[in-house]
Amino acid sequence: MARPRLHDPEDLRLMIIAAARNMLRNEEAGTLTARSLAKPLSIPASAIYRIFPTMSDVIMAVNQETFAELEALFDALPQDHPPADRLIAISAQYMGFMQDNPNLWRALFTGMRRQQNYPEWYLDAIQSLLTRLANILREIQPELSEDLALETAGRLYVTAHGAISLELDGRLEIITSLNGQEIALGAITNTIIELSR
Amino acid sequence: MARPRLHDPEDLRLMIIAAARNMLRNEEAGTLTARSLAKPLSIPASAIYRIFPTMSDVIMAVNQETFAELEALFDALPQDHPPADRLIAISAQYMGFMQDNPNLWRALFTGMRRQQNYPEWYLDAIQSLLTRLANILREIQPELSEDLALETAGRLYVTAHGAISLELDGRLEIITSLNGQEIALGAITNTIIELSR
DNA sequence: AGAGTTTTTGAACGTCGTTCTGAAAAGGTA
DNA sequence: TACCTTTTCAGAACGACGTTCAAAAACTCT
Repeated sequence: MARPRLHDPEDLRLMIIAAARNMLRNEEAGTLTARSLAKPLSIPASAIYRIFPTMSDVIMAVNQETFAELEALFDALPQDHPPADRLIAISAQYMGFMQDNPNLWRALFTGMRRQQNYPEWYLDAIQSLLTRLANILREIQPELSEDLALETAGRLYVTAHGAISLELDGRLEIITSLNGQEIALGAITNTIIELSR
Repeated sequence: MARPRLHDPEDLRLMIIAAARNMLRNEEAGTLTARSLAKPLSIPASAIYRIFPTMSDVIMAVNQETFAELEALFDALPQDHPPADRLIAISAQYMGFMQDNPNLWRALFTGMRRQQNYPEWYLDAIQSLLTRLANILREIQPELSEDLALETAGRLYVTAHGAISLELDGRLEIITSLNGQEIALGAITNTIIELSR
């Protein structure tokens, strides 16, 4: 009836994502191209386009796994510590992951074409992280309203984002002698003190 | 002796920078290419390369003017207000400029190839901004050491950077209901309160 | 064997940054 | 005047990119 498939599309999809993820993990930035991605898989570049509409969608699929990996990292943290310690531990994990995987991090924020809407799982992943932070903040200060806790969590995230963003471009050291981890830790410490007042 | 020049190289250099700056001010991002830059100047794209080694150098020349424009904005602010007000005014100018000129801002941080060192004027421009902030912080709290003032200024900058970075990608609204200005203002307010304690 | 159907692939398209080749335009010399 | 040298210029060309397309390939059914 038809020419047989060399790869099940589902398998091919996973192969492509894994290869892309692997390149972003190890290689220099900018080496992830349709052709360079296809080559080690022994497929032509055009095969990618039977699975993904654009290369941007490949990167978004990688991002989805990155978010999942982050969630797993957070879930693996000990839950029986004081809330302040858990907050610091999450920050350390987040910052550490991004420092260890700069290209995966950059992909999270440059992988998508501007203008087009963020997919739901993308919004959910960020909401999940913020809710996690907010809940811990409310453990520290139970009188804190849910909204204010989320707002405070958002502020912390913004600072951490700025620190990583600058650090990965080698620009943080122009601005301060502190590294990203220290910036984030300082912001958290201040927030905790503020909340406990 | 030789074919006459159509443009003085110095003039051509200024024309190119002005045209590039103009495109980054008005056009969508990603439309600034060697050919699109050359066309309105009625020169071939290759003419750009007699002046600048790479397109990245064109953008860096634009960045130099952007920093100068920022300095001018800060200098134009009233100097006879209380330090806290001046700090807030500088923040508002900075954030406002970046919101009004997203592409110029992005160029500041993506215009240069990674790995290669930042030129001196780039480091100086950032140092100048930080020193300005640190001086105001020491007006608010004269007992603050110079180093700690610079560190605090750096923290403020990191937060502002994170807010703009997220906002220009339409990602800040995912994280918080606050806009960039509000985030920066909140960080400044907290710092002032902290210093005045 | 031939037709029909689906899958696959390498070539092709348009764009990018950048480089290169050779034309253009002057002055000096015969 | 004609030719040579030197400098400046413009457009073609190169390799790489994301993406699309046309046609080959490999199967089943008649």
